[in-house]
Amino acid sequence: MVRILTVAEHMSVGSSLAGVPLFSGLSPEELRLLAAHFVRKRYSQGELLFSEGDTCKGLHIVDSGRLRIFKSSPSGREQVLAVEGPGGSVAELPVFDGGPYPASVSAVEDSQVLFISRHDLRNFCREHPEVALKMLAVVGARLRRLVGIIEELSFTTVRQRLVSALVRLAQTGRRSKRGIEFELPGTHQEIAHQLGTVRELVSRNLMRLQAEGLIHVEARSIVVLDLHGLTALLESGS
Amino acid sequence: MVRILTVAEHMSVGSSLAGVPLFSGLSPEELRLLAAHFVRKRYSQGELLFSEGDTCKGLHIVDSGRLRIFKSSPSGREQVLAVEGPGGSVAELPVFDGGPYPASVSAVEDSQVLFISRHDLRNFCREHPEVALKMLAVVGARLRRLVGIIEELSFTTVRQRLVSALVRLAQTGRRSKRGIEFELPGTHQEIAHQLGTVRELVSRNLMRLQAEGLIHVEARSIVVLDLHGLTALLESGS
DNA sequence: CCCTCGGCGTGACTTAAGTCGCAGCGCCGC
DNA sequence: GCGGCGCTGCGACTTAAGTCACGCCGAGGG
Repeated sequence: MVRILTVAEHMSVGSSLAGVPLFSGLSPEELRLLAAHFVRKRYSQGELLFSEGDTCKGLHIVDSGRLRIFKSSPSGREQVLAVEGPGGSVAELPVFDGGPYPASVSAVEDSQVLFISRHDLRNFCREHPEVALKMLAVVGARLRRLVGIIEELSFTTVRQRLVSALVRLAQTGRRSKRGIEFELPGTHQEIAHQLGTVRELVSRNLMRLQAEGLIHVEARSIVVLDLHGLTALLESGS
Repeated sequence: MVRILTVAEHMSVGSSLAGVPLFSGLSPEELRLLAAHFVRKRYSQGELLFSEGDTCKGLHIVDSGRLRIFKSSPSGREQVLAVEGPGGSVAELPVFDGGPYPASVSAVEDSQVLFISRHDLRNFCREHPEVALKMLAVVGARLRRLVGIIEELSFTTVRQRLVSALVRLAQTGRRSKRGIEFELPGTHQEIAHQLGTVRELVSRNLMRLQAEGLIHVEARSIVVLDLHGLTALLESGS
């Protein structure tokens, strides 16, 4: 899986990195220097990059595809902490504090990932202190999202979490004459993992929302018929 | 509440700061310099330091007493994210990223807190980059704890969370002929908030553990009769 | 002293959440 | 075409969680 990069690939790595929040603001020369330390890795759908508790080897940056960061319970349940698309990074924290990974990461779809070893990244940070600050910002954003997850888990029902996910998806959907259309970004099982629940509840709640005339479900494509009605469910305790 | 510090107080602030993870490793002179920027504040039990969503004014460090960081829901439920004792700091993150506080903070008991403004702290960090790195470590530790809370909330029952809290408390308890004794660190209500549940369930579960012969409850003092039995409940799904 | 009030124990009830089992369906490979 | 397999829908059921209402008690204040 680990390969030597060709010159052409180094250039493409550099341009990929340009879009990463962690390294935005670096000059083209700096990016080129940095890119030399990266290795491109490929993972196929469902493949595990590493498991919770493993010792941290380095930082991963998503080039294409999507990675999910998740915890899993002994009984097979999973809770997704974040899904990172292109430009997202994974494991910023353990790279820095040297501890083990706090969660596992796997590929949602076939993905290409840029990898840099802990050692190389730390050296680079020493010479470019701004990167360390960016790190703090990225970790901070993650912390805020985790607080959001905790809030949802302890204050809201599965139904509300599902609605809130639908509303979020609707924002990137396309409007048609019937309403706002979009595709579910995975199986019911995967959505259940993201909401911290089980498949059946996702299915049931989707059907229920359809019965209430708020959405229309057809396989994996959703049409939001009454966005206003949906958001109303979030405010009121129902 | 904000007061000018006397010279004697500055010295005591300096010695208080010496024990704070964020500033460990600074020389006595540096500490003295830093202490000059601090203001001592006092809060009485239950008092609110700030609310979720407020814009961040600066960093708080616990000198004496205990602070709780929590989220609260519109319906009055609360979820405690962390309780910080002496040496602990609060709001490291928003100081740095400039965003609003992600949660509220109040005093569990009468507390004394050392406060430094965002501005002064950032300046100090610029001159002492090690402090920024410490910051990353502290934020990192918080992130790991949040992941732990998420794990507990989505995988475990209230009963298990309570047991796990009891086991944790037992580690700092004293042993007697009957077992390990300690006091509950607050009312049932407060414990419920920390576990993300309601008063009644704490009460009931304590009684149930007593009925099962694992603990003995007498007002707020707990005697763990069978620590082994308790930890067994954590492993097996019951 | 009595009265209030906060904290606690408890029973009865409602409901969200999760489990189990099964059947239909579409897709892919053989 | 046919047999599997993954994804889905759904009914019946169990159980954890939360709500409501009450009564009790001990501490503290008028």
